[in-house]
Amino acid sequence: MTDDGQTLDDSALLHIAQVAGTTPTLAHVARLANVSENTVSRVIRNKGSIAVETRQRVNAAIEQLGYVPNRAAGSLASSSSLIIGVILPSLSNIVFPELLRGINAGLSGTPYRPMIGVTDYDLGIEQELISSLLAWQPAALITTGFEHTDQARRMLEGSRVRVAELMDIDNQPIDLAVGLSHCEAGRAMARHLVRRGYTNIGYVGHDWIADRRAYARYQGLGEGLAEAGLSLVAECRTEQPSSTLEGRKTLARLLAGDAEIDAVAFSNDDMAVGGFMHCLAAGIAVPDDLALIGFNGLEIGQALPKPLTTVLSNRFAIGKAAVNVLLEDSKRPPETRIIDTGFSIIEGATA
Amino acid sequence: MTDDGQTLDDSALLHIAQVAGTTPTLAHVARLANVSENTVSRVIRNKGSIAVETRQRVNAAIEQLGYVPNRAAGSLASSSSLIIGVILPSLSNIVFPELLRGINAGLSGTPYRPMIGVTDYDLGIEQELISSLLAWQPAALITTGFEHTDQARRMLEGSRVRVAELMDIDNQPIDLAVGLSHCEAGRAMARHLVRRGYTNIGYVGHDWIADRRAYARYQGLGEGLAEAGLSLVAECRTEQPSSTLEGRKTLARLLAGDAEIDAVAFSNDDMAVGGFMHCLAAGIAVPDDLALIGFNGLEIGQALPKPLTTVLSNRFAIGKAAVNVLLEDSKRPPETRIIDTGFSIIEGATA
DNA sequence: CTGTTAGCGCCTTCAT
DNA sequence: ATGAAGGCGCTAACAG
Repeated sequence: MTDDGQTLDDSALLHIAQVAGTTPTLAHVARLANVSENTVSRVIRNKGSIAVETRQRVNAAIEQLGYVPNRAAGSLASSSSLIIGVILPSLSNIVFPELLRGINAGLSGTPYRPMIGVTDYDLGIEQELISSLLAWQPAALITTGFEHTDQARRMLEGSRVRVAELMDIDNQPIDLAVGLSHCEAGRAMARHLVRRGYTNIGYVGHDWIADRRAYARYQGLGEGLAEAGLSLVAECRTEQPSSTLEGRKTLARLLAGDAEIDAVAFSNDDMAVGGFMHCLAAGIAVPDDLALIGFNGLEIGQALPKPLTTVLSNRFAIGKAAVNVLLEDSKRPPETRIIDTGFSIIEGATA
Repeated sequence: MTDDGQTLDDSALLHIAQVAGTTPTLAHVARLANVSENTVSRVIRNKGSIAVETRQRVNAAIEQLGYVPNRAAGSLASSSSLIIGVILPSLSNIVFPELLRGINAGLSGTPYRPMIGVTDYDLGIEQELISSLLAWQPAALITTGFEHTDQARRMLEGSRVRVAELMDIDNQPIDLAVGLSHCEAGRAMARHLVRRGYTNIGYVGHDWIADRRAYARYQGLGEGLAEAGLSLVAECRTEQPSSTLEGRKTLARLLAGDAEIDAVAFSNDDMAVGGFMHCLAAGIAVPDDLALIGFNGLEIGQALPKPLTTVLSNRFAIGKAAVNVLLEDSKRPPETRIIDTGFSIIEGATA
């Protein structure tokens, strides 16, 4: 392709690379900037000290070629990738997208990208996802809760990647836990109702088997009531995942019983909003005939004709805090760490 | 480490690998199974024909070692990864997690994993994300809408990865579009209201600049009304993203005007549910005093005391269909393809 | 501050 | 049906 038929020189190679649509590599940048590949690599990763002039030349070359580093090559060479594995139980429940939003916010502006997996609350699937994500040698793995299969736990402990277990802090984490005490949150719900003078308290819940945190809150609720010498006068649970529709139906079932009830604690806001809808449809005055309290502090609860009384669990903050801590140190520190993002009662108008 | 001090043999190496916690590689599997690495690779990828007996031996070795392929190495060698890049405008609006849920469902059972990015409706950020995701040489890139910066479009067209543009089908895609005609959906909303006998129709909307599809529906709505010789008698829009709270406030603003209104079309269900809340709080009878129609078919709309009349946009199906098509063929086909997942009116009780 | 030398673990191509 | 050789693009030592 050269005019004189001699061996291709560098600029010719470059030219060909561009014309052929071959993605430029470090080597191309290095040639253009007249430095070694290594130096280009250092500039890109901001490692070691580089002469200002050199850095400029390299950056100019990168710009000119539109060079984008090949992440697979980088990962292979360094045996660690810019991937953050994120394992969520579900995407149907809005709290997990919000957690993901926090994670994503913590990652924005960094070269790290989240790679996700969804377990559908199945620990066996979680285990497979852990294995499949570890195959990418991620910088960190984020999951929820402390329940894992034995093998999953071994994989997590054995790998050198950082591990964050989110949402809950009522147990000892492998590496890092970020969340709130659901047991305490349940107690706080009980105390709030007691403080407001309610004594005949019922419970409406969803699937505990999948959602251990909902169960922890239920237990805390019982303990909080016990502090005041009270206990639940009635309870009703669906086997389904939480949803507005299930909340509506399940409250109806609870009220169909013969217990005298003046307040209901719900397993979460989805269920509570559904409960509110039932009250609207059935002509039950809230909170005069029946008080309602939820958990999570979802936006929809605050948009009801009467804002829902609930407990704010800061999902976004949990995700973001986790990422911030994980990125602080790429190696797992000698001691585990627990970050309590807390909760707060939202004093709505329904309890 | 050997008893007799001789050179380490294969099984000793294997032993060391396991004890040292060194992750086993293809080479380890190959030695154990007494075949070449190549053969192991073929077995794993199910490529070429392999003697049954060999395959068994290899699989046994894989099992025994707990071998997990290094994805970075695979990606580098094949210059293509098992990553599906997914770029979403937002995670706050439930429709995008639902889209992601569909994508994830389509990916489950395959070795592909989604790597995500969120643009916040910013085309500049989308461009950066495209570049950053292409650096992983993904098998495909999924994004929403047809609006991209020129450079983003060039990157997408130039790369050989498959590209899906979701949600909308009112334009020509780069490779594949999956979604519905939002213009048609708007028309359908208008026709529904007209059929129901409403003639004084108002509109409540949110940020069109970010949400082009909402604008398309608005236009379709106008066209649908025009077919019946009608036009909007009033409209009110927030500059904010859609939300229940904004829907509530914006309907209040619309009704504060002096137009006679008997039905309101909302830009989506979030806004419509908020509108419903306003009606509840303000004592407006729905649909007798005021009819409401939304768009999306969210669960929350169906849990209202009166189920919301709305248009179902099947986000889950869109995501899943897109993945199915993308995985059918790893190379971009010569012609572009458009898949219409359609929509349907949900005949609720509010219009 | 910069360059040289070896791989990282796998897949592709070509043999056989 | 299987093996051998080479290289993907980058980073990690080590020099200097």
